[in-house]
Amino acid sequence: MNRESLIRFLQQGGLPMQGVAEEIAGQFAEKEIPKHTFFLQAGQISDEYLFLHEGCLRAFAHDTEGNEVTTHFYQAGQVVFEVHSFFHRTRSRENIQALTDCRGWVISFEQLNGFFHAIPAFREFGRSVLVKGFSGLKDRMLGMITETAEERYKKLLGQNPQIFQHAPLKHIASYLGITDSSLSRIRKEFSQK
Amino acid sequence: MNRESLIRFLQQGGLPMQGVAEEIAGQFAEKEIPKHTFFLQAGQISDEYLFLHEGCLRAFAHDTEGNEVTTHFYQAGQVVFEVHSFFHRTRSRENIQALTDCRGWVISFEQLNGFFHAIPAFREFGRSVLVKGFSGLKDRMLGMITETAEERYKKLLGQNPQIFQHAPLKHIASYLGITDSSLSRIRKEFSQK
DNA sequence: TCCATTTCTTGTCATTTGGCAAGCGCCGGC
DNA sequence: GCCGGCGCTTGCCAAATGACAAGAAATGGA
Repeated sequence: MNRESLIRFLQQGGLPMQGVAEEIAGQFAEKEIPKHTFFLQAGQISDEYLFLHEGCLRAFAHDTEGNEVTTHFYQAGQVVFEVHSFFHRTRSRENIQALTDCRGWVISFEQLNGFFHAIPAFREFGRSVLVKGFSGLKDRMLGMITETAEERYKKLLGQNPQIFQHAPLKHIASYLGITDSSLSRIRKEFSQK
Repeated sequence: MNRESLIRFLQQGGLPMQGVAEEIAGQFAEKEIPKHTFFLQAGQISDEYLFLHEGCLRAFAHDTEGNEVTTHFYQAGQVVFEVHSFFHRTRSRENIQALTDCRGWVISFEQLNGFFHAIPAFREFGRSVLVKGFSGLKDRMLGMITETAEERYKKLLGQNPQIFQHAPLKHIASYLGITDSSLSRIRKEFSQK
């Protein structure tokens, strides 16, 4: 597996020098996550900062009645970890599970933190990842408030069509904040147009 | 205005030494925001990292039809800024407006970034602020999906009763993701129990 | 104080969404 | 090949919420 994608990702996030990006990329360990296995289970501490080279994953939590609620979909080119658990060393309430066979590279909290403190440009990178995740969620929340379920569905379909190839519709439904029945009806109306 | 609250906040966020916290706190400038005035307007770059000593503010954006949507309420003891605009130096799409007369201390991005790079413990503090904000929003999103409007209302009333003393109900309604009419009806049913 | 504006409530009705259950089709294990 | 479970759809009805408009109450400015 060629680390080009990881190096490019580090550079886009703000790492200026080719050499530094390559050096850091070299510290990541290869990781494979077979389809259906868990990258993170609720109760564990998220300690792997994963750059996903290939595949996709789903994060989910449980509501008070025990139903699964999909909180995020991860795709190739993104970083995968549970923010609170990873940085505050607390037990995760979320699970992260592979929807397909996944491959990528991981680094531990300790290693990552070491690089943050040692390399200023890498701090900017790490912060940028956090900030992008945060504001992505802000956008999603705004959509949840201002858009109809159908609009949210169309947007997801337009922006992340790959998800629909791998995740069952009930996962997508709970991510959109609706039931699988409602999603089915929305899809029906949508296809008739 | 006494900086005790700011110093204590910096320490709780991870700054170990009293002296360092005091030194950093000393670099903040006093700031007053009269009721109804804007701390940040859409189109500007958020460049003040505000520790709010007293008062409360509301952040809001506009949906595609031009309606205001409240995205956050800020209260004393919290930090106020728009994440993406502040760290990525982009124009803010959100407005932040004082609901009451506010007082606190501010520091610019450049100053803050300088301290981040100079003081390791302060980096941990800054990251902790980001992580808490992020996971607070994750919780809110989970509630938006799994809870009814009435449950979200009760929770907000229980956890942030101060908001109800200062924000008009329509602001609270859009924060909860419902119309002001629906909120009014929910309050009616709730008061009859 | 008076007026204009904003806030909040309420009524009516339409729309969206959910809960529940049944049924179909597909896939994997035996 | 058969069976069982899962994923998806659909029908029926109830509940939640929205849209719109009217009116009462509170607020703020001149």
